[in-house]
Amino acid sequence: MKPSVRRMTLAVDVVILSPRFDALTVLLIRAPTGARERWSLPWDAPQPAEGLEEAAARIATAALGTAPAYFEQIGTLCDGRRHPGEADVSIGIAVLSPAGDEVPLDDAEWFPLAALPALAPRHRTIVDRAAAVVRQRVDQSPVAFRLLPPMFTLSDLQAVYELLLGRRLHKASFRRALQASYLVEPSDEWRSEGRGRPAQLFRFAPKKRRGARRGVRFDLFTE
Amino acid sequence: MKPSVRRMTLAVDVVILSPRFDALTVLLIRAPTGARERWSLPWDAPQPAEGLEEAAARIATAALGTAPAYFEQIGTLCDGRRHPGEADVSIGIAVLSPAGDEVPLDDAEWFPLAALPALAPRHRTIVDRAAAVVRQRVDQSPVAFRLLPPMFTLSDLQAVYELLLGRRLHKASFRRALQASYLVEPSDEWRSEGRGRPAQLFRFAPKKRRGARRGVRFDLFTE
DNA sequence: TGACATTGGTGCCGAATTGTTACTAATTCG
DNA sequence: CGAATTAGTAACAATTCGGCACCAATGTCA
Repeated sequence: MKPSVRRMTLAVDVVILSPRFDALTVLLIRAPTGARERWSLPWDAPQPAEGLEEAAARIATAALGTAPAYFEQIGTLCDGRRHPGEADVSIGIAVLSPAGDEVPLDDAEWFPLAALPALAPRHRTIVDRAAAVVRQRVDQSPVAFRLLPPMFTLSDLQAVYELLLGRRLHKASFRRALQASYLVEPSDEWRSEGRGRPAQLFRFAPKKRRGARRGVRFDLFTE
Repeated sequence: MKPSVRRMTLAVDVVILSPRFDALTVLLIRAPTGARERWSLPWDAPQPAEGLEEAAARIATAALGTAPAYFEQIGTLCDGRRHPGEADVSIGIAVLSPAGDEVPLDDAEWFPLAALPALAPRHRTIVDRAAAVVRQRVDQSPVAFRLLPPMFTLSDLQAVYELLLGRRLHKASFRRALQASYLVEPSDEWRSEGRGRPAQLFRFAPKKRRGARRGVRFDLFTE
């Protein structure tokens, strides 16, 4: 039996994540009146001859006002769950947006992951998977740096890690590990945040790969 | 501007991986005469009301002869590369098949990753991504155990890890880490492999999660 | 002006983990 | 029997880790 392709309706659903209000938040857009839920993820169908990342960039830019810098596929869904546009298949893409004070567009709003409004079931699944995927990649990929502006303090960086990991970290251990990794380089600028000693600003600047071959880790399994 | 779905042709492309001949191998099927390449990944369009994992299971079973036990999505492609069925969008799914001596079906053959025949460009990309994803997940997920039969020796397990990681491991360190993880339980069976001391057989039996909270790791970044 | 609260940053020590070497154990082959 | 081969472990040195204590630089406020 020869395989053959089949026409199905397709949507790209984008989960824009950003650390705001001391929480990991996702950008939702107000749904058109008449929709079953008042909010939804930004989404659209890919245009002809448009790659998935291009589509995600276009959709994210429309919701965010600025072009995002980092994408990650978080899985494709084709289950029975309802999609706002009744798409057969949803391609979920996470976009990491640096913390900042840009206000989102009129129809968009940041919601902490722990306080989401009602969403179409498939969108709810996609948000959950996005958070899980990003959290899982924390120590395999510099996702935390994509959630920060180009210049940041080490306390900022540690705060993002604590958000993603959901637990407190020890300052000295965190910095020692970071130091050993050669991932950041200090700038000669300092930021005074009101009270307390000013903090030095760093930038993400991964140096040459250090052949850090560690042993096998059985203790990081998540399933 | 209200988003809307769009009809596109869709294919599920399955990368069946198994350790054979001391290498990581992938199962390819003979392409119908007239195709531009002689081999291709097993693929088909998802049937109506069929989930992606169901489709992958159906496709893998048709090529493998037996139902596989473990799936992992490895990404969705929608670039310009050519697909054997000219699908607009390809959903890549990896299937891990335990080492064993089943012979594949008539039209299928195992190829080491390092010695693949010519494939349609998109299939080539999918195979590469599957290998990369599986290798990346090695120490976050028990993928190695899915490449082994239910009962295995610790040397078998170490050999799979060495295949996936592409480097030799130290026996004592490997076993110590495994011991500490409570992932395997010994059976009372032993296997004699010809020469040398017989090895005890173990089975994958993850115990209760031990709250092993390790520090942040900056040294596992792969990008 | 000077104590104090607050935040940034580092030194150090004991405990745990890791890489490695070397050893013992059980089997086949000759 | 002894050599070869594979399985499994003990033990040690070096490194890493978590935690604590401490110092540094700034704003606040009496």
